[in-house]
Amino acid sequence: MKKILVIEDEPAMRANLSDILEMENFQPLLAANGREGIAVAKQALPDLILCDVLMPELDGRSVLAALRADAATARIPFVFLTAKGEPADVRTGMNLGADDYLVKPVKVDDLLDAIAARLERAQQQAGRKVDFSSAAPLQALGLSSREAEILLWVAQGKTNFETGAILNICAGTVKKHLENIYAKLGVEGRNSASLRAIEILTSS
Amino acid sequence: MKKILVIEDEPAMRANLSDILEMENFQPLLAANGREGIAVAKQALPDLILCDVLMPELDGRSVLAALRADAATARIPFVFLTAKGEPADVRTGMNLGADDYLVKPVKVDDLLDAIAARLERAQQQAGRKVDFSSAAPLQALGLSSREAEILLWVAQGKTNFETGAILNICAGTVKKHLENIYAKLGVEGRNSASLRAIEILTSS
DNA sequence: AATACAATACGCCCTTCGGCGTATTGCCGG
DNA sequence: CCGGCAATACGCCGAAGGGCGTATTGTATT
Repeated sequence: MKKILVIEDEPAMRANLSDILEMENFQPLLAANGREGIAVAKQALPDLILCDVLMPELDGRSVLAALRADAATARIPFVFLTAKGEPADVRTGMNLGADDYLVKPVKVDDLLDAIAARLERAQQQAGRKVDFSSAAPLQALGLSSREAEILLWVAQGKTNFETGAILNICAGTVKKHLENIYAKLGVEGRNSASLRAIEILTSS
Repeated sequence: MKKILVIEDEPAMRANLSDILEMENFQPLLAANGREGIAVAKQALPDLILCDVLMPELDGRSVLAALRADAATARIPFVFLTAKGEPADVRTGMNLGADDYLVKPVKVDDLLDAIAARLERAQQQAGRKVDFSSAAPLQALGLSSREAEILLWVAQGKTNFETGAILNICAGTVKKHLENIYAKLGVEGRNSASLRAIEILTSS
């Protein structure tokens, strides 16, 4: 069951949202202000966060900034809630890195659709694989294009000999390049180098 | 340099956006309709897509759906552009999985801020790391708990000896377990086994 | 023209890995 | 009580990896 954190200072609004979420088979987590919200988010790692902009203690923007600063919570979809009439905060909110922005009074359908869309989008972002289709990204590590190619294959578990066969060079040359690669990456051995490569290639 | 694909049928608007992007040191890619846009997106894999909603050939919603359906383009930040006055498509667009929605006439600053925010958010989503904190997920591969522990360390580039030191067993025993692990995973060598482990540990 | 660097290749030597065999201990279920 | 299995340990041997040195070629930069 998806956990959804609601950070909202008005008790009535909070209870209302909680009810709606529960009815849709979400597990609502509640926080009455920003500081509390951050604490709950870091501890419970919800699947999505609904957060009011105007709050005592810590406003929504600060909450967003705090959560984005922590790697554990940075990827959680974050949706702002705001009362109509406030200046065009929609753009401000989105520019801070929010994922959606709902204006109160929120229609129930709009709320649920927005939640569904954001959860689905997060799902897309999640199921990621390593992309071994191009060596180019590895050059960001300071490698020459040839070195990047070699690391690309080594990271896939190829031996020096196999890599040499693929690139039409001899195994010793692959080894020589690897020496340079290890030096440039500041690592020891192909395993560590592969880990670095995979980190880069996992962005795809 | 970040590539930004502009899918927009009005030539003047397109040229205008292109100029703005170029001025900000982005590399603009241009498409005059939806079908063209999809083709360019799949071929060039831009870092972000700006797409008008109303277009001949294929409207923005169809473009978004098509790109989201393809794994190669599904994660690219997608921003809708729409002329003011059209029904509240903002919500419709966002609910389809768009990442932002700008209403024309767009202020240059709003455009650039939105682009910056979406690129940064994509960056956050990208830099995903492998979670080596628990061996439990590896048991899903059919490994015993001890084998999972061993693979956990080997996947981090530890040698048999180092792994043995960590687990207080001798290197030979680690090797023996690895033989069983390789057999169970149907792989040859620690590199391939590590790849399998990382795949599992990355989904977390 | 001189210099620098990437890419290629070869050799020596030691360490680590991987496959195979063997063996002991302890626990769980029939 | 006994068979099966996980976990532990040791040894042998060939293959692969890694450190270090050397050398040639081509291209690009000065």
